[in-house]
Amino acid sequence: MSNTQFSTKDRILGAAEELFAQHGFSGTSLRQVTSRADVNIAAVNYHFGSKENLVNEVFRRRMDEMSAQRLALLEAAKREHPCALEPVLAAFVEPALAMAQDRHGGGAFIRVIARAYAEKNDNLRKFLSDQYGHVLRDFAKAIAGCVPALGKEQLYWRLDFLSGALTYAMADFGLIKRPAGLTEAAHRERAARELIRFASAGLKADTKF
Amino acid sequence: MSNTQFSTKDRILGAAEELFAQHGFSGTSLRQVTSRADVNIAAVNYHFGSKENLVNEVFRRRMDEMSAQRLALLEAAKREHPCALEPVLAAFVEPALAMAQDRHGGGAFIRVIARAYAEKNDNLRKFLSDQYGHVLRDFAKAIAGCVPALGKEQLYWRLDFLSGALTYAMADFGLIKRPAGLTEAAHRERAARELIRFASAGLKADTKF
DNA sequence: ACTACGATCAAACAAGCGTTTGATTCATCC
DNA sequence: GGATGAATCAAACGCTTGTTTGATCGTAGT
Repeated sequence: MSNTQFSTKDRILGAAEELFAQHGFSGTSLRQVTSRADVNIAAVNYHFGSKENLVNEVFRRRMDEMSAQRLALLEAAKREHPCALEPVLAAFVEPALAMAQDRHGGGAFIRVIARAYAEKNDNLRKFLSDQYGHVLRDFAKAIAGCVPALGKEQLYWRLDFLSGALTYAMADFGLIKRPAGLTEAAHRERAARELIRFASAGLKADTKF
Repeated sequence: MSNTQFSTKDRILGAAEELFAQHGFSGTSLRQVTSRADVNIAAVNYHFGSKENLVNEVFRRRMDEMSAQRLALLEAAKREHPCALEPVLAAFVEPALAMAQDRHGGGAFIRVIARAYAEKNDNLRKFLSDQYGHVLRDFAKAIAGCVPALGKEQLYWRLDFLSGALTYAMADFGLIKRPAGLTEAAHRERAARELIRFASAGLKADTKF
């Protein structure tokens, strides 16, 4: 029996993603995962080899798509609005937003990303840096083109601040609780608009002290 | 024998703080903690009752001092530079910075804070909100006074972005790696200056869309 | 019909977990 | 100097962890 619409592998990835978002990587046991996925405990090691590799695959499934979207939007922004900062920021922020709104558990993934930063899991960080570091570098270049006064070091600092604000806000960590009258989609969209405005001003701030 | 300069309790708190920063709460075992603290495994439950309560106490030890510093600097800023935004932001950022520089492991604590947000541990979040929520509210009021055009909702969004950027940057999560020629203190100070500048511009950004 | 093979299963593995126990040490007070 | 009680200790508690095993199922190929 079992769900024929999604493969065992996919159900494990989905269950893992949700649980990792809720309880973190080390806070989630494989038995919780396999129980939610309605799958035998041995299936994880059969399909993924180890828990650690399962974590990587949870990332790969979403990040590949998100990175591709980001880079596509970045190219479009550079082509259609050369030297405009906000479209570049939108290209960075909106795929994360879209992912968060996506049914099929994308919302959980945003929180998983936030966890990844906190975990300081060297193995995972190396994996992410190896696989997706070029995306960040492309954005850094594009932003540097829009704000020429920004030195390299200052640019990196401000990109860090943007990343922190994005993860933090998208993961619902802060003060902001979604008003009852607002759909989650509208709430996320509001967040993206506010963040782009905030970050745009921050990136353009004076560079001299 | 054992270290007479610090009590068993203090050594447990210090070891726990460092390990929580490195491996997270559920990723750190009490045996790791007691082994690093050079203390018997039973000491944790004797002095703190449970692992969960140990987590709370790790926070209380630092947060009480940091909150007091923040509020004192905030009062001074309001008194000496009324309606100036950057001193208010400095009052928020610099105690975190000072804590991070402090020998006696304060640097680890900043990373522990970042973890706390990611963990979404409801018990811990309630503890933090109950104990230290008023500090954030005071800063919200002060910032609102400096940037009157900001609506309440926008203010909260931007405060969330600030908190995210602060935690993220202070915890060394991002791209920025400290240059070898710079002391850690100088590096942190640079971070604080950059962040204040970035956030100040972001908070003052246009409020209309 | 038989084989071959990937997928799934219950069961067990050793290791590690948070916590508890009961004895022991050691300074303090009468 | 004997009693008191907090602090520390080795050892064990029952339970969960990630992983492995070997049997079994179901489907494809010949």
